[in-house]
Amino acid sequence: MKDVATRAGVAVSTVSYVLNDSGPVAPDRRQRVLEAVSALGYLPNESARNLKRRSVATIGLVVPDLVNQYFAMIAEGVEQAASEKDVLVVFCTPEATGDGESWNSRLLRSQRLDGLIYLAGAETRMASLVELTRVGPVVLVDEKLPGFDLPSVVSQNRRGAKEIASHITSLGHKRLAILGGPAELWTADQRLSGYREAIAAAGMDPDTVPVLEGDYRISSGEKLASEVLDCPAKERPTALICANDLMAIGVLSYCRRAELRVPEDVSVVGFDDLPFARLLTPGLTTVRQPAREMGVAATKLLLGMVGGDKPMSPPPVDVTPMIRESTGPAPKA
Amino acid sequence: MKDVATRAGVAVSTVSYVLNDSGPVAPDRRQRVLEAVSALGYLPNESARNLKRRSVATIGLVVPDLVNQYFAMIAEGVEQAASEKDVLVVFCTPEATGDGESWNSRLLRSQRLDGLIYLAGAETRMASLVELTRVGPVVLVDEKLPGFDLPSVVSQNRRGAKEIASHITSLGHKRLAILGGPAELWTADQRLSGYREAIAAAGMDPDTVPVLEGDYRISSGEKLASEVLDCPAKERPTALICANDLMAIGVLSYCRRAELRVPEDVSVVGFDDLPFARLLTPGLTTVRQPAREMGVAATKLLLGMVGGDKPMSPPPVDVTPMIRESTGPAPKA
DNA sequence: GACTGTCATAGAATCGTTACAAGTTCCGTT
DNA sequence: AACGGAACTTGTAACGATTCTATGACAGTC
Repeated sequence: MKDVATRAGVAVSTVSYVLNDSGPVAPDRRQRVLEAVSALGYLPNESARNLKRRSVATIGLVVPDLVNQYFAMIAEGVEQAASEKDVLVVFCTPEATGDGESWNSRLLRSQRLDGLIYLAGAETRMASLVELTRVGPVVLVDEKLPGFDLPSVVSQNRRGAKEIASHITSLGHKRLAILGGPAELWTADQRLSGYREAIAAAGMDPDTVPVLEGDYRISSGEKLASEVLDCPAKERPTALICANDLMAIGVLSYCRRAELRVPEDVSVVGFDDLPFARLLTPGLTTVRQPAREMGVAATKLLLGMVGGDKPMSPPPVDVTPMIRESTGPAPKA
Repeated sequence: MKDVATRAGVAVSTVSYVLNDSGPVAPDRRQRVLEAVSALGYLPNESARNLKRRSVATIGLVVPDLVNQYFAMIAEGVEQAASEKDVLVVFCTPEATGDGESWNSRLLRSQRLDGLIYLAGAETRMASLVELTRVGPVVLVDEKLPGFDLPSVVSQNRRGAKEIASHITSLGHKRLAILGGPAELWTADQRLSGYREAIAAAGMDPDTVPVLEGDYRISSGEKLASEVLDCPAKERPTALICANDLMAIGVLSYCRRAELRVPEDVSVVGFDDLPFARLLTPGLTTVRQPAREMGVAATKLLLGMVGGDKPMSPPPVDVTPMIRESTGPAPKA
């Protein structure tokens, strides 16, 4: 920077003013500075800049795992929104790499990160999140902490769940089973309520429908499917309502092995609409969440908070049922 | 830090020595410093530290898109290896967000990133990579630039391709078609050579086998499948060799719509072994690449280079054919 | 023509660390 | 007893920007 100043015959402060547009500079000098900058190929040292500004133009994205396409899509949305503001996105997958919980708080407190976007997974300790929000700006995606008003971006889980369950009941299914998500997660709770609402609306008693708790992963879908489907055809549920697509995929995988036809023997629905959902055989009936947009919204919210705005969670975003081939009329039996 | 020094009754430099283990400090003073640190909950300001050290303990991961699970797995490996060394990983998806090519070079030159891990995709301009490597440490994953000895981590593409193609020929298939990757990518070239080697080894003339150029995406698999499969059964290829799993998934999706049975009418193989490959119906026969390990290896290589080591690309990693249900004996016809 | 106010500019302090150089203490040699 | 040299400590100068303050120039006003 000194070199630039020398070459342009001005003071370093003038260079800074030009570069940041933070002070009055005469047109001819501004011109000279800009020339010197490009002649020397000068780029400001961001470390020094960060030190003065007390911010690093970098946010963290905490994500249970990236191989889950739902999280990957949110991540892409986050990156997109951040890059528009020249903000970098650091990702950490604490469950995969075993970073402790203090890790994030440390990053925040030691000024390596300006803020955090948090995607909750099965192993998230929600309680520690409250701590985090006291350390720095944190936005929650697709999750909420009942009782605490943390800034968050969520979708209409309950409505989506209700609609997809209505689709099932409207097909005449009477023997149902619900493969729910981790009980401590808000999304799991919301979806469950939605399912039960729809079941009640169809004139059935929700309490007679078994609810099994899964962990949102494929393996748990496979396992729970075996628990609930391994019985005589007469008692077997004709429809399985899964709280997310991964578990539904696990169910499909089990059905293939167990030689149960989908949807002739059993209908299956998921939630999320992963890009692969439509490519499965049969195509998975599910609820689309606009993951990318949620990532964008969360990032805008977070960057606003970093800039000093009051946290203002946007209203839940819309979801859309996607009817495909994994659901069909209840077997006559 | 000044506060810590005051509280411990020592100079700030002593505190620094304790924290970095970079100078001799008497045991009792070290103790006092550590006490003060924890009493005050002090954490060093990383921005200041970065300024002095001229490094940011952060690397960039350039990835065409995260929804591709293969890239996501590599990303997880990168994060894992980086976090072990307290290095952060920033991801940018230039194709998705439209960051220019100069973007990465800027990040490197302005000290926001110490180095870069580059995953090549269909739209990567390989030439600009050579520029990049002159700006700072860059490691290429699953790609090479013929003629330039860039540090890179690759797998045995050719051997894997040869083995999977041998599997096809050994099943008696005579009419084949190859759905290759982008011609300018090294992996695509390698795999193609492998396929042709196997075909020749089976006593057929590789030049009689049609090769269609795809872009490694699902949509191109669907499109090319329609081009090559939409013909009378007698002329139709009985096996499609796809240069990656996504294209193979596209092919399966086309076959479902066209009511072609896999593998009875046509056998399909892919490459990569995405986590979803085994969950498809039928399970996809493919070649497993140890994506996660490749990410780890690339990161270790890069961090070594950042630390001043000579770039030493590791030998190509092993791949394993995964035989599943998407391949079967050639139809008698 | 002196006074005031605005606009440009330069100079210097500052951000929180690290690391060098210089100083202190203390102990073992000769 | 004087000396050399470890073993510690400390003060302070960077690191490369931003920003506050002071100064100078110039125009407008009475």
